Amino acid sequence: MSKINFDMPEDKKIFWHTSSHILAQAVKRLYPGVKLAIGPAIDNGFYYDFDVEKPFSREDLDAIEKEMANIIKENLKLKRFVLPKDEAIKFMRDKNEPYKVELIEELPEGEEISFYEQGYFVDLCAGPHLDYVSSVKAFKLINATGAYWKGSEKNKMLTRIYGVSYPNKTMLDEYLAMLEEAKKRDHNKLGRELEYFTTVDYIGQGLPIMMPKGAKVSQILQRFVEDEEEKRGYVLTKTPFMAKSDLYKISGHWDHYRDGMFILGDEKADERGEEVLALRPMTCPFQFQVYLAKMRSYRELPMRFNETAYLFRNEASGEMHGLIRMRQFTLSEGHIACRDDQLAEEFANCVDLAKFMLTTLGLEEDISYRFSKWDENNKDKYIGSADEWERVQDKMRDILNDLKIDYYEADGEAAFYGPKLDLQIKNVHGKEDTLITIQIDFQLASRFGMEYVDSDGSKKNPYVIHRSSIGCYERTLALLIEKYAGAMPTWLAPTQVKILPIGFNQHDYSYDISKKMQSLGIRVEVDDRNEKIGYKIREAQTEKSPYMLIVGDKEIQSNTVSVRSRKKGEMGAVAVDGFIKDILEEINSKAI
RNA sequence: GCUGGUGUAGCUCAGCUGGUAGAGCAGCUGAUUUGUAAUCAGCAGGUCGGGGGUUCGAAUCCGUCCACCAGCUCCA
Repeated sequence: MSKINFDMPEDKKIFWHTSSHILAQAVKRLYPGVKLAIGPAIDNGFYYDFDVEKPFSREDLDAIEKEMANIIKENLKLKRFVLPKDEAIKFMRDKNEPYKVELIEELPEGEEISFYEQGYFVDLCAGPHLDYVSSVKAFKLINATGAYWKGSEKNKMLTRIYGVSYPNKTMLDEYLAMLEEAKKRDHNKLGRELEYFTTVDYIGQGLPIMMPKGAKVSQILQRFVEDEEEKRGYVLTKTPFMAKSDLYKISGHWDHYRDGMFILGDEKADERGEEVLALRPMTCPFQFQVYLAKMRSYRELPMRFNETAYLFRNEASGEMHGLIRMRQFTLSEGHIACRDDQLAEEFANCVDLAKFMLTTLGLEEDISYRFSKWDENNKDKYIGSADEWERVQDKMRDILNDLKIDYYEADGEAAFYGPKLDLQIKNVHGKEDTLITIQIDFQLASRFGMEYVDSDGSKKNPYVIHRSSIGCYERTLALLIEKYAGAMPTWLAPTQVKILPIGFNQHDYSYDISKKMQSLGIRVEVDDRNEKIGYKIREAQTEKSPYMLIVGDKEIQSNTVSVRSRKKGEMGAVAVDGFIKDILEEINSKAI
């Protein structure tokens, strides 16, 4: 592998994987007692996990970088050799590498185990690799963090070093500059700077305060979602934020989700048979009560319920993150009860609604589709039998295939009551989260006794689709801030037009225009401070207003405004009425 | 929850081995009325994340709690 084409993902992987070997070799040279775990290439670089007494500091990383540079200068050749399994185990045992021994022991019997050698350093590895370490011309160790052995919190925490490398320094510098740019778009920084939200240490983790701009965008989205859902045959519900433990026992949450719930008062009271209330982590069991309020006929189905739901989940302390993970959040939540023969169409409708939302927001190209299945090796986490799970998963796969959705399958990602289609999105740092989810539930209807009388007079349980149309408003807002670097599309912008009078002779006229616009539903602000016009423009640009209107005497005389558009640049003198007409059109069309 | 890092004015940051807290921007007041990326002057603003401890004396040293960041685990 001597020629590397960095545009090819496979080649890039080989390059980074070799880099991880260089990293491991450097660490072993400087810290011989360190035990090696694993060191793969990832989407944007590589890492290596080490078992080390004291985690690496930034200074340690700097020293390791120096040693890596030495190794590269030595221009070592990577040589592959193989051993039978028992010899491979002995080989690594002699080298005192227990993690490698464990990895080899898990490989199938009779297989030859491959190793790669560079100088005096040997690592268990399937390869392939670069021929020479000297191909790695530029690299950087990003940081050192903790990571559990084999990704299980039951195992020991190792120290992971992340790094990137490139065939030349220019590419590395470009990548590092891109990381810096990404940081500037980070909603958790930009969202605070632009006053979308804030947090307060004595309010607590995962409980952000939505400031006027964040609350406004949230409200626009909510109105948009609720209106669209109404057009698509949903009916609205409004259900309590809390319920007795009795409800959660029926739904299964008490057994399967209790750690994630806020239980009010003394949890032990439940064991004594006394009443205990808990905040809702989901709306399902509440919304089901609407269905259960009377006997249902097959003719009533499908029933589509939606609700803008405030939910409370007691996330572990290290898991909160800006507007992405919170302890209280707002979900566009809904449940559809339908018959077996309606399932495919209703599911398709949910996908269509989600796609419509994403397209309107301009996020559809950033989405990947994950078919989240149960984990058959971990049955305790789920309710229902293996047969039922397989049957419903097959059904869902058929639906996804019919819809020609380009999805990938993931084991162990299902809800405890059924499989999901998760619409995944990556944030500005490349970290993936679920934005929207559509789930088929074949368990809770029978648990709650939801039935309908079919045409033949028999009673049946409906399927329930749990779905979101735009996801969690806060999370969606976070991704919008990152997508647009704070410069929201006009229809979503908290301030759509900023009016900048050049002096106070123009204040009256500016306020005349702003009142007119305001009365038509345009979000407008007048900057009437006694500052130079250039200064006001700079401020308005910092705030990322879509439109700026500069008002001077010329404009008053000609009944125009000088318009500067974020998208179109300088637009010159424009008639006020014409501008209002155009911006209303832009808002109504939800142009991105 | 776990590993590591961070916490000084609204923001960005100085503050060396413990000895009376500082700058720029933002804010306020006054002057300026301005034509496309920073007008001038003045004023005010801080329990140095919280509460402990060590010390004659703590932003600085030590533990503890809280919050924020990166990652792991978990998840919408």
